[in-house]
Amino acid sequence: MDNSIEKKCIQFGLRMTEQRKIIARVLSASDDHPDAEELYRRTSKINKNISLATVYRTLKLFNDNGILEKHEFKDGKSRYETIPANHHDHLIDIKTGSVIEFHDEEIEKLQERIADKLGYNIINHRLEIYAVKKSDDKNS
Amino acid sequence: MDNSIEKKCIQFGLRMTEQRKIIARVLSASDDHPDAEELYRRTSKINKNISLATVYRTLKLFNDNGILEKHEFKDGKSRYETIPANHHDHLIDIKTGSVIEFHDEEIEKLQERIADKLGYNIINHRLEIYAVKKSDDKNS
DNA sequence: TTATATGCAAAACATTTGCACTTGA
DNA sequence: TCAAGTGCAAATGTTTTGCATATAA
Repeated sequence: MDNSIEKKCIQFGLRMTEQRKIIARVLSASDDHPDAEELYRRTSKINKNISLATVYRTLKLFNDNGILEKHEFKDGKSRYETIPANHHDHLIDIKTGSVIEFHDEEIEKLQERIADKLGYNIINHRLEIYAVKKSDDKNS
Repeated sequence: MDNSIEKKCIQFGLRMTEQRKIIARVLSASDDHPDAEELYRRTSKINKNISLATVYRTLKLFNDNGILEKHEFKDGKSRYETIPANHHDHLIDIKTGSVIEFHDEEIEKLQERIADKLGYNIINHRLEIYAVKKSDDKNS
């Protein structure tokens, strides 16, 4: 529950305003994938002096500096999480919206090989599996 | 350059209006990944009596009936293509925006295995590789 | 001090929708 | 005929931005 985001901000020489500190803190404390509105709700509980515009501006700033990861799952709004220690992809439960993280080294390597064969270097990638629980499957 | 989309529409009992025929024709004739605005531009050249709203409504209809594939790459707008004979994923050249299709059976199987291990059945998935040409890489 | 960040409200952008009119089967 | 589709313009939902004010360094 530390605030490694704030450390990174300082590293990058970003001005540490009250708002940015709080947004960094809330993000560090989140182990889910909140959207901007949800982050706004969480930060507002700590300090009323944060506008939704600032949340958006800060998320963009953090994203541009590689301080967080932005995801766009198929629900129309962007979701955010701290840069994970180890890269992972996502499986989204389309009934509940909950997100499971997974990592598969073999898939990573295969992607590298594919890009390489096509003459490309990977900048980033996105692998999302949309699925339903096996037990939910029958009564759908 | 046939119009297999129109055939599918008839199969599904969808009313074949002038507008839908043209949109189906344009989609069938496209071998890229146009967005709604671009499709509107292309259909307008054939018939002025097509509104952007109808393009959106028709794309949604076709998508809901599994007549086309909708993609949401990281450029903020949805892109469409006919259902391909064989499933493929996409590599997006982030300098030019051009899209290369690829397929890897091993990656497909690995995803199945992962979902299975987590207790899920895959409904669909999305794998996008964002990359730059090796030759472009130095002067960036 | 002063460049940078903020709050607010308005704008932007892709997409959807209400309504009166038109059309396919 | 008439349920279903259309054009238009207005509404939507998320994200961005202009501007006057506030603040970090």
